[in-house]
Amino acid sequence: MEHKLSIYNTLSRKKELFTPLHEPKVGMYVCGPTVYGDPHLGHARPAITFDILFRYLNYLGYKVRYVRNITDVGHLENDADEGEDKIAKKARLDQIEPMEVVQYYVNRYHSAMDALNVLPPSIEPHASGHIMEQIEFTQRILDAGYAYESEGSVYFDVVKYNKDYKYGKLSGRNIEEMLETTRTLDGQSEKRRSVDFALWKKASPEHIMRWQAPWSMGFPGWHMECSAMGTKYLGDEFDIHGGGMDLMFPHHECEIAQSCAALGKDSVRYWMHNNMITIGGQKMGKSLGNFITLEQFFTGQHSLLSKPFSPMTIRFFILQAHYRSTVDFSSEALEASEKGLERLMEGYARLQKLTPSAQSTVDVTGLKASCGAAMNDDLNTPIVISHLFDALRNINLVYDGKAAIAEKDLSELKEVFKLFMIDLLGLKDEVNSAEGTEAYQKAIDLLLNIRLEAKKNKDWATSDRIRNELTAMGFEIKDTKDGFEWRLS
RNA sequence: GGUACUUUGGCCGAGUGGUUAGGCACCGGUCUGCAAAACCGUCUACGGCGGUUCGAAUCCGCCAAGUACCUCCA
Repeated sequence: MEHKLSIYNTLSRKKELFTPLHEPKVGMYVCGPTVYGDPHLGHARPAITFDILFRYLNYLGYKVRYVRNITDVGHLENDADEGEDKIAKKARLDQIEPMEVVQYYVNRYHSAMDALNVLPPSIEPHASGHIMEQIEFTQRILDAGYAYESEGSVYFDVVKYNKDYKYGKLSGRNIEEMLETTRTLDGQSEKRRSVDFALWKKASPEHIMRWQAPWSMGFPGWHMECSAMGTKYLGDEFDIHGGGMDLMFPHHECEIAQSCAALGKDSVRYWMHNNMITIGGQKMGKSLGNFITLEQFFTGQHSLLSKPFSPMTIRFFILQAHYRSTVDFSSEALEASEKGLERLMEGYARLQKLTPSAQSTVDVTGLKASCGAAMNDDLNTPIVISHLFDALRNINLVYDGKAAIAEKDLSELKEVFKLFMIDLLGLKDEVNSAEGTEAYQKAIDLLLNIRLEAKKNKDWATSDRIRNELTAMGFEIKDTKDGFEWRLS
């Protein structure tokens, strides 16, 4: 595959040229949601980030298998080994089956992702559907000697592992320091050391989500699902593993440890992490209670939102920042994105209507290459967008008759917009001017033609009345040099 | 306390050792019957203090402020 895509590898802390293990195949695993609550803005970030990567790799010609899991078991609250299972708790509170909770929120997640134009992954495995694989993976770690059984639970022996491998290489953590800084255990714990983590947990009597394993009736630890499912579908070694930065430790660190312990090597070649979305400079998160759900964005039903924001506005907003930067949410910033996107989309529609001239007075050379270079530079979507805005100016100039464009340049512009804006950034036009029936559209045209006549007769009262009342109904009326344009905004 | 990161113009946000990022807002202009849209122009910044350099916002050091992770979080 001929390309120069570089991606930032968290493991090496630098950008690396991407080369897949088994060209032309690419295996990519991304941590999906724990389905016990409505998807919020934070969930949109990794979904969109890795959607861009998925689309781009496909465009480059790779055959990508994209696995994004659904965590529906084993994710505990509070201390990683003590709290109640998040799904089970929600089920208990709502007095429904855990799988009802799971299904409900999976559905909600899917419809939100669909609205955001996030392509579905190739495989979306549920942790609860891969208990056997997780038991087997745990057994392999036990067999390798890096785990121990205690009271029916199985724990990963971090200290022993650290002697043979290095624990903490992803997050840059030092295990000696961790052992010093963590408080001593109260003596009743089943764990030998506080840094050890659960691979399998024995279920307490009231714990409803449980399966039979050699060690006990219980459930898998949170980190186990990704190791088990990732390697099941992508092989013992695969190309890319992504997720939010907040998962780097302990989740991804533990995954690395599990894989190395069981397989003798790290499964993942490129670790990629998207940064957080902040609100007032603080991370937007479930635990802080300052998150805004995607549905609230779409409906505008939240005290921090001045108005509803469409899914594409959210997507564009996220893409206007680089995925490794934090992005600070505010209603004001979203409004700015909304306007910019609207202009870009309108330009795209105008582009389709331009007529070529014999020669160009605008310069569009290198546009495609610039956009491609930006994508290759660790998916620099803000730069791609800035190039699109530069091109937009040319489109508008031609549209206004202030510049001319040759056939060749016009088709390049069309190709670039289609490729980068629509196919790769995944932006789509949400304004549906073709809305309604033909008769309805003709009726609006009729009204505006009457206005046009009124204008010719300098009957400003009639002209303004039609325009103002249509505007009040939510139509957007634009005069052009020889007519008008309208749309329902 | 430990580790890491961040600090860019009114706001959001890229980026590079020397060249206008881009968007939004504002202001002025062109266009328009008036608007809207569009175009042109204006504003043109890089936390503070030192250092390296012909030249640093970009590299180094110190300081300040903030954030994240070290518990569950995308």
